[in-house]
Amino acid sequence: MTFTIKDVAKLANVSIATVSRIINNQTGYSEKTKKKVLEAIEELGYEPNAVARGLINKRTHTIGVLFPKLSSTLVTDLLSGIEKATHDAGSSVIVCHTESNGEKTMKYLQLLNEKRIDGIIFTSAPLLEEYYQYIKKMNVPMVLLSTETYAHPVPYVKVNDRHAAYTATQFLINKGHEKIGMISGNKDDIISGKPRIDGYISALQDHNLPIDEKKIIYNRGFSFYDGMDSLKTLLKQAPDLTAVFAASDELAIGAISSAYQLGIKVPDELSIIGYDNLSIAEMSVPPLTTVAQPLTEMGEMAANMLFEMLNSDKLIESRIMPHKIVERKSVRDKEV
Amino acid sequence: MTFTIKDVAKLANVSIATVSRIINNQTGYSEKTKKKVLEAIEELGYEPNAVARGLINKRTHTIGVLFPKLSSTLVTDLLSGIEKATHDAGSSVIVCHTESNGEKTMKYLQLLNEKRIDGIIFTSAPLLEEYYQYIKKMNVPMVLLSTETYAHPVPYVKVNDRHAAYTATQFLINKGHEKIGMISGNKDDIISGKPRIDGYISALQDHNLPIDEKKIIYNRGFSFYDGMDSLKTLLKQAPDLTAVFAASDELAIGAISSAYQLGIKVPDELSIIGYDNLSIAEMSVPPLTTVAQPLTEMGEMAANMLFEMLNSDKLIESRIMPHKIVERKSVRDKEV
DNA sequence: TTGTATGCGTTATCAG
DNA sequence: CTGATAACGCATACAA
Repeated sequence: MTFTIKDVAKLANVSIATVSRIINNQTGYSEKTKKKVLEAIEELGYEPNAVARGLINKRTHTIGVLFPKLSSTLVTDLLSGIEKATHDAGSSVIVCHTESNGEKTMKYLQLLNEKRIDGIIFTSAPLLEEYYQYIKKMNVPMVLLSTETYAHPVPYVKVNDRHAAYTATQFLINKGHEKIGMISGNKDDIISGKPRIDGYISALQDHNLPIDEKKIIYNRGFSFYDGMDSLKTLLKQAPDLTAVFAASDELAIGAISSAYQLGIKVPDELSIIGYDNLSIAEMSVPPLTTVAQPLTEMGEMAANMLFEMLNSDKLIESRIMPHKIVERKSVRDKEV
Repeated sequence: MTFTIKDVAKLANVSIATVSRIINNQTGYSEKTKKKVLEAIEELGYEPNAVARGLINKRTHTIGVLFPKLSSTLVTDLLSGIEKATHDAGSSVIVCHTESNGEKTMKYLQLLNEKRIDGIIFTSAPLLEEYYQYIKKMNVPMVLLSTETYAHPVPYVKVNDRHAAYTATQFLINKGHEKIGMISGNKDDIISGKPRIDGYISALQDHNLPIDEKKIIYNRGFSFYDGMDSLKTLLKQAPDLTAVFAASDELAIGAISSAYQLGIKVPDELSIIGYDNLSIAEMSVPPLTTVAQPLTEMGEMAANMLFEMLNSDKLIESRIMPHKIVERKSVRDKEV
């Protein structure tokens, strides 16, 4: 049995209006009736119906989060932060797994629209024009997480990929390395592919080190297996490398596995630095030195920004989150 | 601007009742009016309000999923399966991160109740009496995932932990190992702690191998760091071990890291088998042999069971999912 | 085949 | 301080 405000009103001998006032702690009732009503609520175990509330308030206290993939700790860390901030703000999160599929994404957006969610966090994927237009029509705030768009004024939170890649490469250079390769993601990926390559190249240039196409491997994605394959071909093309910057931790760990198979000692013969600082980074052998994104904080930040927009509906600034090197054991000084 | 059924009705020159009938493709209207209405819907870009529907139909097409932690690929794999099946069934999932905290869990349950979700999947944690009672009062179906309860008739989906642990241990035995240690989780954990220990012991007994308390390490949890520490003390207590069964992949990989630090070669000097088959298992060096749980399928199964209960509301049977050994490189024959 | 009217559980606007 | 009552957007019983 589930009770309504009516049942409470009847039991407390007041009108539903009064009950409503008390539930929403507004003004306009005596302490005495308040007590009476509260007791009735307690006795019945009444809990308000958020669906009815949503209908009238036009606020469902639910947000939608779109992920291109779910099975990666990168995503979970983001989700974890989003969920925390969202729950702290008294809302819930609906997860949507788009698989980077346009049709699926549109279906999800439609679903979210029908559910009248309050806002959207769009993560780790390019915001296609089609998506943007649809969300604009939905008329709910949106923030981009771990991605950004140049085409429209949508606030985002991410690290500066170019800068972070620069930092990683520079770290290697500062350790005395000069022959530094890169295992990159997809260079056609404007968000996280190209910028990291650019950062790597910039760092090399700024330190008067030569750029050599043979020292860069381009992959489709950022996966472990890409990393395994990449190291092999990389070393074939440029056998004298002493260090490698991998554009993701998975790529880096794939490279480490490959190195192990090839009998190359990390970091003694080859230094490897990753990107992300996922939980797997500390679990690898040797533990992976990497440039960390504050993923959980990023998730929290994105959610908080969304709620800010929801409550004030003014424009909001994007956030470039700080990255930092987490030094573990996969990089060492180049002996001189 | 967001339109309602009223706007559609007006534009199509029919009553809202007719529009409603057409949207829900019921009978009782001419092809001609149907066309008219559909055109109006198209023109306005009308999309039904699921909140209003939820209020009247008493079905929100939303389910709640409770996780004790979010940041682990174990959880993501489960979630991934749940999300898929749920979306295929036309519903959405709200994720709740309880942190194994009783108070938080109750808060989440209350939230889910207020939101009038259709059902609950409760994962990877003991179902406390308090939770059960509350959910029972909520009067929505629930299924347990990767956990179970003896106290109440709640359907669950999980592997048989005891059996799976037995299989893992037996695998080691069949490879010729006789001195086999175990790095276990929490022995007070009735769901995944104790049963795996029991399975290990059973396998030893059935093969006439001695049980030795010194060969078992008990941990608080199943984490990487627990695994690192455990291997060290384990080898101190029982230096002649040739193989170890770890009760989770994280424990196993922690053990591998430890072995590496100690200069012990895996699998040449020590074989290690894990439990779960997370994505990290294939990424370790050497790749981890482990007993696999079909996590994604388990998630799908749980969701499907929930929808079955929702649609027929008869009792449903629990499922013991099959486990299997995934042989990689961390276990080898004991040389004779 | 179609339309009117009522209710789902709230909130909010009125009077009183 | 309190209570009717009209929305919110939709589904449906009942009339027509």
